[in-house]
Amino acid sequence: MQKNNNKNKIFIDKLRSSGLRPTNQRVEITKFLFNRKKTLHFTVEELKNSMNLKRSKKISTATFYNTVHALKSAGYLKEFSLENNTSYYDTNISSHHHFFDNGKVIDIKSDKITFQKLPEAPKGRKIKNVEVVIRLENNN
Amino acid sequence: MQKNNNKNKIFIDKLRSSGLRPTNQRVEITKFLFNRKKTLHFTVEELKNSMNLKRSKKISTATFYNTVHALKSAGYLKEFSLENNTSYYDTNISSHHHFFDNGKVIDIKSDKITFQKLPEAPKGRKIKNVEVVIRLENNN
DNA sequence: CACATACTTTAGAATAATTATAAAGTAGTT
DNA sequence: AACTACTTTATAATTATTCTAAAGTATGTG
Ligand SMILES: [Mn+2]
Ligand SMILES: [Mn+2]
Ligand SMILES: [Zn+2]
Ligand SMILES: [Zn+2]
Repeated sequence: MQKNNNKNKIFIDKLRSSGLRPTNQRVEITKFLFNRKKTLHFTVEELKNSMNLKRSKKISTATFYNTVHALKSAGYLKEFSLENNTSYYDTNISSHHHFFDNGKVIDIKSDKITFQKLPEAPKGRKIKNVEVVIRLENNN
Repeated sequence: MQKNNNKNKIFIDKLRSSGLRPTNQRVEITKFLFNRKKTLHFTVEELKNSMNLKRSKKISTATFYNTVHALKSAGYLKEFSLENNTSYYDTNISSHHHFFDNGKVIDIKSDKITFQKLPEAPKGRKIKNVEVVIRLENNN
């Protein structure tokens, strides 16, 4: 049924390994998210709006949420938060850092920041990861 | 009218300098937040529930939100986010770092972390602050 | 102290992000 | 082609938050 030729194999594989059948809607969402050079930082509403704007037949809200959640659970997306009450997702799943610049989010590669001193984990715990947010403001 | 003797002066002052009249509800909220040794990290819902649980006459939701927002605008509270979609507030307004331990938030004093290498701000911007989150997990 | 007035409290409605429901449609299998 | 489990979707429900407007109160003035 799917006209999903081998050029979509990489996206189909992401979906299958997330436990999802590669339906047209899901392949398009996955392609939109991962078929790009630069990291994408997005909310589900933003994703829905930017994809549906160009479409005559809209993909439903629930499908966007379901697909994003499954990709996140499978480890293909990372969730983070700004200081408003919406979830953001990051297509860069490696441990890395961010500039927060008036609502804009910019990646900082992990090796651009190194530590001289770091505290130890409390007893019974260990460090999972260390992530830095550098908040920016206008110059003068 | 207020039975607010001088033992509440410090809280009344915080409210006044936040542009708020020191009503009984506001003084109690402010006292609850700042009359303690250790930093408090909280959501408005948590604050409301823990204060109202012990009260016969409940303080309304809107009053909690208004008071917290005013204290935040005046710089007496800092806002931050976890990976769910609610705003958290921090009574520690200094620039500092955190452990995130399964939903629990623990302060790390600023001087416990120092950097060896940090990126520069993009052109036209400058660094407002640098904050680190150390995510923890169970030991083995 | 007595009033006036601007500010406050509150219940309840409204909004925004997200999750749940269940009926109609489709993918993968045989 | 037919079966069945999984999906899509419209719509309802939920949660956190903000708004509204009516009733109540803090504070300055006489
Ligand atoms: Mn929410
Ligand atoms: Mn919200
Ligand atoms: Zn990123
Ligand atoms: Zn803190």
